[in-house]
Amino acid sequence: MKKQTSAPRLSIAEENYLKAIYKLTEHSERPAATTAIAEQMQTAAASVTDMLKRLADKGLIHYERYKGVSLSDEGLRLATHLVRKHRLWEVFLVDKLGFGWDKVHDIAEQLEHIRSPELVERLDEFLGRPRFDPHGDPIPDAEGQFAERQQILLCKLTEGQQGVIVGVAEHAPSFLQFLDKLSLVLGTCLEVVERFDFDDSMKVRLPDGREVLLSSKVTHNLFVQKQPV
Amino acid sequence: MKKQTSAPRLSIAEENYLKAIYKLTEHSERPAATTAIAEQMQTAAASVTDMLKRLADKGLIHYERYKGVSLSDEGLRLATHLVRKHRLWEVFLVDKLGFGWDKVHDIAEQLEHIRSPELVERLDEFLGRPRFDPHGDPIPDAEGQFAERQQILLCKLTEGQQGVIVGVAEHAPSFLQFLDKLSLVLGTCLEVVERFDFDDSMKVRLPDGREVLLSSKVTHNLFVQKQPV
DNA sequence: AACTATTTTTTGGCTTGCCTAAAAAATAGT
DNA sequence: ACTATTTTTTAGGCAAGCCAAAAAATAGTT
Ligand SMILES: [Mn+2]
Ligand SMILES: [Mn+2]
Ligand SMILES: [Mn+2]
Ligand SMILES: [Mn+2]
Repeated sequence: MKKQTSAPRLSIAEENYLKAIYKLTEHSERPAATTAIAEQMQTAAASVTDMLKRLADKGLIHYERYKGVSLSDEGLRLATHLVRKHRLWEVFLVDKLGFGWDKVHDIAEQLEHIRSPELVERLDEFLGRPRFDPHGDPIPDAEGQFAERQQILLCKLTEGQQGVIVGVAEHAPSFLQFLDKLSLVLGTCLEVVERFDFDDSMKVRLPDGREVLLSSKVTHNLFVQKQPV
Repeated sequence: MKKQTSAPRLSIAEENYLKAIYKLTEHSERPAATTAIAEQMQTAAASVTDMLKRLADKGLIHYERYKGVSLSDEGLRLATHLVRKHRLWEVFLVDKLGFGWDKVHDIAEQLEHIRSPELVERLDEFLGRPRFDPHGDPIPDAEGQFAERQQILLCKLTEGQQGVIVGVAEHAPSFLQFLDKLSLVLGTCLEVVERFDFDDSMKVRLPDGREVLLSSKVTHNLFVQKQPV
């Protein structure tokens, strides 16, 4: 029941489940819970159990009743490729078509399911083999390898330290639009003027001299690269 | 049963049926036959009847049992939009990603189903608002209007007349690859040296001076623009 | 008009993917 | 150790799409 004769292409639904499981297990050792997947996919838990059985039969996940689920090697490979396609398309939409970084996610959710190895390769080349997407997330290469980068959350910087914004941990359009309003776009250099530990907020100075107060929510969702002062 | 409260998005399957019906009725007055649609879609006739009932319920086609089917105004609008997207993506694949014109159809078949009005508009602009796709087929504008062009089949040219290749009636990759081999690409100017009416073949002279014999099958599937001599 | 061949629809059934409601299992609290 | 709560699975059902086989309609022929 586990071995596959050949590799039947996955449906869009199956691909979306794989990506959901990937996201949930990406930064943790523990398997993904049915409820968490249901939440991520906006479906009923019963639908998730249904699908988990199918994915397990296809050898894409490790699944034991009541024990949660994790990706198999093959499942991880497929999920990584989906992430690659998603992020490459996001680069295309922003760099080539001029979309705002807050507008591209839903379209990339569709484009990531386009099936054509040659298309991905040519797109990658057309875009100049980008290593990070418009949100600063790394784009795995054709072998599934992610670029490494020295980055920390803004909230980890101490007073006087400088950092360059290289990514966002939160992708909600409202958050991205808020950052746009403050000109806190990728590549922006900022210096921590003062930290207010009682509520985790901080005042930072921007390149134009402006000083702004950033809430805890903001400082915990901005990735920066520490700059030597 | 005909009036729609709102416009529920179509499934990919429904879109493909609409496009098949569009293709079959595009150049004829008569409605499309169930068998013809089944042939076009590579499905069983029973599946077609199933879908026709659904499309009729949604007001996208005019359907009467045993009488064939044609697109409603709304169906035509949607089908035209699909054609627009398909051809724009083909331009993207050839012009921007460097695909051969014989490789793009299947990928465009997938891309045409991506749903985002803004994407289509931006893509159109990015491509320079092309009016014809890589096969010489006209790309309808946002209002569904096709560009008109003075074009005839190569087989209609008489001896001594010159024409510029502007399109192909047949899209089979094998035909396109054959044309590539002979350098009969869009924009190529050719002169009819001699016609052989007994088998409808003709000898033509190419810009490089080469003279080639073209079979009936070829001359009936190449669109040219007649050139003043 | 009657018969035949072809086309189309109907019927019944399959898979995928989703749902709700209910049962069962795991977990947390006392 | 027992109970209450949460999590997960099971059961039963539904819509979309697909199919093969049977039945009905149409078209062609004599
Ligand atoms: Mn995204
Ligand atoms: Mn992203
Ligand atoms: Mn095409
Ligand atoms: Mn084309």
